[in-house]
Amino acid sequence: MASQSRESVGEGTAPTHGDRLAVLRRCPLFAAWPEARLADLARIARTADYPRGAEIFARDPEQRDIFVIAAGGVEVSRGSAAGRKFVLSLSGPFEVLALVRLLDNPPIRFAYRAHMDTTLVHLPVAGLRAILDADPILWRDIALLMCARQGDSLRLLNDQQLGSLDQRMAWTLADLARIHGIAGEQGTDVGLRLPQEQLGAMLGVTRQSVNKLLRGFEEAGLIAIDYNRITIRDPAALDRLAAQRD
Amino acid sequence: MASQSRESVGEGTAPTHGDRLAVLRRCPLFAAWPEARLADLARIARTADYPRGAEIFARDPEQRDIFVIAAGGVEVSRGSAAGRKFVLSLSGPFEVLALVRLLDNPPIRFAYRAHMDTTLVHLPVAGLRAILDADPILWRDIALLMCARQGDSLRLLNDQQLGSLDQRMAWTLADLARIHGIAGEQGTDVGLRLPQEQLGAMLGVTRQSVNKLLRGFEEAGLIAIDYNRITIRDPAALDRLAAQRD
DNA sequence: CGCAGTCTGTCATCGGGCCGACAATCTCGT
DNA sequence: ACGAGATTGTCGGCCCGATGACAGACTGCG
Repeated sequence: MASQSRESVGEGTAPTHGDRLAVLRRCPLFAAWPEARLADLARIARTADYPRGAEIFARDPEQRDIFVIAAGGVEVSRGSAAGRKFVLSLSGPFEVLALVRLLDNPPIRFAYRAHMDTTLVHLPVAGLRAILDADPILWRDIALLMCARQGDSLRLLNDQQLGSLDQRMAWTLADLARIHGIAGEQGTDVGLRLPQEQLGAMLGVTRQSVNKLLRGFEEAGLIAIDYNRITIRDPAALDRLAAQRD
Repeated sequence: MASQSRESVGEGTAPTHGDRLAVLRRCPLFAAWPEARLADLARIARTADYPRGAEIFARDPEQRDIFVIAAGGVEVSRGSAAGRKFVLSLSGPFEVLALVRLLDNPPIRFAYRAHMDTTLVHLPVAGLRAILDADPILWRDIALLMCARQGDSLRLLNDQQLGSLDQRMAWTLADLARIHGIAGEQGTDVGLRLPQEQLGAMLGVTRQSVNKLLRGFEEAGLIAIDYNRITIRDPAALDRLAAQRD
């Protein structure tokens, strides 16, 4: 039930229509939607809980689902036969995931996995499309969001090609802190206890390289490391490093 | 005027409304749009010719343009201060480019350059948005196209991370042949005379690596190389190699 | 509280791809 | 047709990051 999370739904009881509505209302994507449409969405929505590590599937295997994170976090990744893994992103509350499934046959299929105990609101694609078609101006918000996502992907692609490892690391840390971070006394805690292995899977390098890199950052005073926990000590310097993407 | 291209517009005379309409009609994106909307589009559209190598800017610097390739080809790339370049794609006729500019502030700005003599149909963003808002179901096509593009980007990202260099090369060649290729006696000509340097910029490796790789492919009988010109001799084997992604 | 399993820290070795260099070849404009 | 500029073919040295290995530290479950 993800009850240790800052944002929890249902508080131990079965989630209600109102709970789902409350979650949807907080999504940037639906911010400008009229109440009636949000109610329609909540009507087709279904909530589901996932324990940490569980893989996320459509609730009904016959149809595709789009889903919204109500609480917790989701890892979007793709495995390889060679046992390697590429982590595309670690998403947090109120993000809408798997929008590419609006297409009948998406060109590539990523795996979604609960990165901690997580509650999701599932929206069946068929129902969502019906709502959109009934009030088609809403498609605009989808289109613009997809433009923004595309921009993000292109930036990532660009960084992978042109950026140095340091820069990508700096950028990734700043990004994680922005999504999951918790500001504290000594700086911003990145907020996730992620294994260096996982950081490596985001950057496309091995655990060992991540280790050396992080220690370098620590020595330079950019971050503090406490076993699994990374705290950003000098956000300005980190941003400066990341911004040298040329 | 791109008159040597297979698809040319205006045939040496100033392009007319009808010419622009003919181009738009052939874009997959606009395939299902009603005639009246296409006419609206053609009305706000402006045609421009670019000689090979020219950089593409908005016709009116005050506003952003989306554009459609009427004839020729466009390189989408991003340079780095270090003098390196990342080529995202080489697009061909009837592709719609720069859709990200529908956003007010796109997160990253790519450069567009005529890869050969090229004719473009420019669509000012403001006008396009007005047309879309007037008949909002059209936003759906934009949204779905952006989903598809996003899927393409994600696949590229995935390949960069998990694929070997051979695989990426095979995939890139097959892709280029699909867009620009010309079937011939001995196989499919990739259709572009692209320097190995440029191939390198798409794969994220140096010219020298591309060279060695291509010779390897040639020795294996996958392709034939005639200076600048690559012909695919064994498309099945190439696809097989590319499909071993992961 | 203790143990199993996970995660970190670190090293030596290895290899793929980068860098710099240079000659040979091809293309295109004049 | 010819010459300048672009492109290819190729080599040796070098460096970053991958690999495999192992000890130590931490966590969480029973």
